[in-house]
Amino acid sequence: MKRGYHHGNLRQALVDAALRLIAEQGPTGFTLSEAAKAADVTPAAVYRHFAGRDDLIAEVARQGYDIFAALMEFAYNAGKPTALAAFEATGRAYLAFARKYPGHYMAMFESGLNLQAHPGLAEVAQKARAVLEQAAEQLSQHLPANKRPPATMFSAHIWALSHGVVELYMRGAPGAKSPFPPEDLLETGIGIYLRGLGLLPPDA
Amino acid sequence: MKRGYHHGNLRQALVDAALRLIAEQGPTGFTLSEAAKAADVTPAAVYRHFAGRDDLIAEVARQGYDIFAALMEFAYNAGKPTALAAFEATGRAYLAFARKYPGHYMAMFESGLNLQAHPGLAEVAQKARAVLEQAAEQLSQHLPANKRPPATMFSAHIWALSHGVVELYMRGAPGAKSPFPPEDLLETGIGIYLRGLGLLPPDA
DNA sequence: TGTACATCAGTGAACGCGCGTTCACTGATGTAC
DNA sequence: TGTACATCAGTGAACGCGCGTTCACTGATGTAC
Repeated sequence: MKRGYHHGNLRQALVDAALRLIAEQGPTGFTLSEAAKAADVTPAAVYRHFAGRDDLIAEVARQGYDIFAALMEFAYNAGKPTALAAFEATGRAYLAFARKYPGHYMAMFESGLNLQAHPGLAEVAQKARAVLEQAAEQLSQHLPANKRPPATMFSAHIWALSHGVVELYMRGAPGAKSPFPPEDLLETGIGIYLRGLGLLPPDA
Repeated sequence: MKRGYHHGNLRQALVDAALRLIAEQGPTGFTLSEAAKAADVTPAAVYRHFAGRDDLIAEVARQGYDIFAALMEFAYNAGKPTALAAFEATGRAYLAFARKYPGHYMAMFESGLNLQAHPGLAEVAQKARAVLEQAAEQLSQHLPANKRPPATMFSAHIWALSHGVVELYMRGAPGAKSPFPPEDLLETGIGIYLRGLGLLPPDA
C-alpha cells in the first residue's frame, strides 16, 4: 500500500472517500477533514486539488451526473426500438442509479449546491435531463397531437415520481419502512400513468 | 415588547424562531444558538424547555404533522361527498402545505430525524398519512375489485409524486428553474394517473 | 550513468470561529400566611 | 394589604470540540545536462 511520499492519485482518492462519507452521513454531515483522513492525508493537502469543501462536493456531483447520464442513455438505447420500452427502461435506470450510487445521488440532489456556481455542473446536469426528455418526446409522438401534453411536462412527472419514490421509500426512511419495494412502486406507478396517457391498453 | 425578566412563552417563541431559520437555511443549517438569539435569549435558556437541539427540531416537526394532518383532513372533508373530489383536494392540500409551511415541511421531511426516537412523533406522522390512505381507500371502492390496486400503494404513488414535485420543482431548486408551476404539474400528473386507474373518463 | 536543480504534492502547526452543552448563579414571579 | 419565602426561568461564563482554511516548510520526484 506504500505509495511513497506522493500519493499518486489523491484527487480521485478524495472523491472516493467523499462518496463513502456522503452516502453514510449525508452531504451536510460530510466534512473535508474526514475525507482527508480517509485518504491518509492532511486536510491541507486537499487544497492542492480542490478549491475547498464545496468544490469537492461539486466534483462528486459532476461525476454523478456523468454516470447518471450514461446509465440513462444506455437504458434508453437498450429499450429501443420500442419507444415505450425505451421510456420504461429509463425509469428503471433512475432508481437503479439511486440505489447503486447513493453518494453520487445525494451529492446531486440533496446537497443543495448551486448548479450555476460550479462551471460545467449545469451542463452535465442538463445532459442527463435531456435523455429522459428525449425519451418522453419520442413516446409522445404516439399520441394524437391534440391531446398530447408537452414532453417536458411528461418527463417532469416521471422525474418527480421517481425522485419521490427514492426519497420516501428507498432510503432507510425516517422511522417508517416502505410498504412496497421501491422498484415495484415506481414500475406500477409509471404503468398507471402511461395507461392514463393512452399509451398502454386500459386492461393491461 | 418588554415582557420582564421572564419571557412568557419562550417555548413557542423558540419554535417560531427555529421555523424561520429552518425555512431560510435548511434543517442542517439551523443552530440552537441562532434560535436562542432570535428569541432574545441565552443559548442555555433553551435547555429549560427542550432536551437539546434535536428535541427542538422534533417539536417543530411534531407541530408540522399536526397542521398537515388537519389541513389534509379539512381538504378531504371539503371535497366530499365525491370520493374523487375529496382525493384530488388532498393532493392540492399537500402542495399548499409545503408552500405555506416550508419550515415545518423541511423539519418533517428533510431533517433526517428519526421518527421513533421522539415519543409522539411517529403517531402524529402516521395520523397524517392515514388521511391520504383513507381517501385512497374510498376512491378505490369505485374500481372493479379484480383490478383494484391496494389503497396503500395508490396513496404511496400520490405521496411520492407530490413529494417529488415539491423537492424538484417548488424549491428555489438547484440552479434550474421549474418549467411549470408546481401546482399545475401535480394537478395534471394526478389527473393522468387517475385516468390510468379508470377513475376519470379517457377523454377528460 | 551521474549530478544539479526546479518543481510541486503533501506536511504540520496554527488560526479564528461557532457550535452544543454544563454549571453555579440570580432575581422576578407566585404563593402562603 | 403586607411580608417571608420557595420556585424556577433565564443569565453569563466557561468547556472542549471539530470545523474550514492559511502558511511557511520539506523532501520525493522528474528533468536537463
